[in-house]
Amino acid sequence: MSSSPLAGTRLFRSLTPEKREKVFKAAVREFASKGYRNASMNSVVKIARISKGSLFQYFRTKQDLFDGVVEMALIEVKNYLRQVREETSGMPFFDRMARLIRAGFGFIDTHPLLARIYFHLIQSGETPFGVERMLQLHKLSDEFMADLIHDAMSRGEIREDLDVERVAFLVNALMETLLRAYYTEFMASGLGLYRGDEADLDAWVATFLELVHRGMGRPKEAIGQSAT
Amino acid sequence: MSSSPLAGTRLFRSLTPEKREKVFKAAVREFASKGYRNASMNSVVKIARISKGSLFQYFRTKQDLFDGVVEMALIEVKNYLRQVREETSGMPFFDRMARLIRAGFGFIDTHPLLARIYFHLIQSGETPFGVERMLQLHKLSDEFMADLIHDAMSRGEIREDLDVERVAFLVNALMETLLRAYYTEFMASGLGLYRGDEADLDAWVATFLELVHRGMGRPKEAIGQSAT
DNA sequence: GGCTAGGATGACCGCGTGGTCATTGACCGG
DNA sequence: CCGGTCAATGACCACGCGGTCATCCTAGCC
Repeated sequence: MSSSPLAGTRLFRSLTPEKREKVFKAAVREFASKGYRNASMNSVVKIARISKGSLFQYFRTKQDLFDGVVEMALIEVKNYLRQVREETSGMPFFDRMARLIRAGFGFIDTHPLLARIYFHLIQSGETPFGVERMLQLHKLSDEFMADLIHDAMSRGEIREDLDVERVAFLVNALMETLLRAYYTEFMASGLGLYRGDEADLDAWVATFLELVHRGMGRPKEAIGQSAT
Repeated sequence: MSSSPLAGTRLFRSLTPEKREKVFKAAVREFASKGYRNASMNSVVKIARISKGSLFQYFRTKQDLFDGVVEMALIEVKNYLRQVREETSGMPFFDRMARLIRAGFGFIDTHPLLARIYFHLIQSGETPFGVERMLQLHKLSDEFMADLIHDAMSRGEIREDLDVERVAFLVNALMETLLRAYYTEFMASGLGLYRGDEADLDAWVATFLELVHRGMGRPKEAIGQSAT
């Protein structure tokens, strides 16, 4: 989570790491809590305890600052995805999925602000980014999921008659909503997902896997269970 | 889509229906395209071609106006849900689901602005509503889905070992993302969901049903298909 | 000590916001 | 024809925004 060495003006990059960090953290906090448009440079200035003039010498515009913050958040997200992929590379598909969600919860716990920025980014359409950039962002996670599915399919772990791209999109949507509900009070707080304890999270992961693995339909040859 | 008779001040409610409609439509357009915070009363005034003073005599504050618009959008959404429920009441569960999505696409086609407001509302957290109200909104659709699932379960159409509330939440998340991607350019436009033609939409509905019905796992006793 | 280079500073600018209110003028009953 | 009622109006207000810039301050050098 160190401040990116690429962001900001030459002056900003020449600051001591401590000061860079201080300014960057202030920006992250502000954008995470208010989104792009409602975040205020005045507010960043207050949080970082620097003067307004300095901030605008470090980043030419509000959008420059936001770009820097987003760049950093994306690096962190990509790292986390890569790490999960590597750590689970030999595992069965549905175990990988479980680990992926768990890692998502973990990411939110350790980088709550970055998580907020990332999810806000891909969901709100309220950012200063154009359509092209947004599509690219969505592709990042969709293609990650599609890769996992392709892997599993080539290993014969899942059905082969699935449309991989579409299923990847859907499964990804499911995961993203799950993660979002994990840190959002008003989505599923009655169901123990928002700040749920370990048992709750286990139940959610289990239900997710069950749904994605076997679906809701009754097995063709029902074995032990029956209706009314 | 007529302007709600409950919203606004006494003066607003005493206007001719035409004028009420004109003002209300302007507000809907503004809120749909910019969300709550970035919508501007000045803009509404210009669109509706009335004076600013008048608008504030019709609605005391920006939030009052937004409340009125949201109230109307919710009435419309509830109507659509009720209608789908009634029209499909005797049908098999997965057929109902298909119809539900189709109706969702239809709703977006016929009420694109209201759809935007509704989805923005339940997803952004950027509204002036408190947590309680937001939870209530989510419950609206989650419980609707849970009811459908309970129905199906009591008829023996689906597995009985599912956690209904959690599955309802997940399936609902899936549907909402699907609908959102249907009118959002930057989500899945490479996959033919955004403004897709009938064939594309059919494919999406089919994939959705397939995933939710049977899951991704290989059938225990594989019949005709095999890996590599 | 005097000089200079360049980072730090906050008063300031123009603008758009949500919201107000004195004035206007159309309408109506006597 | 008058007086009263009340909706319509837009100039106006305070505020917070992103962004600028003349000024200040200090570290380094001779």
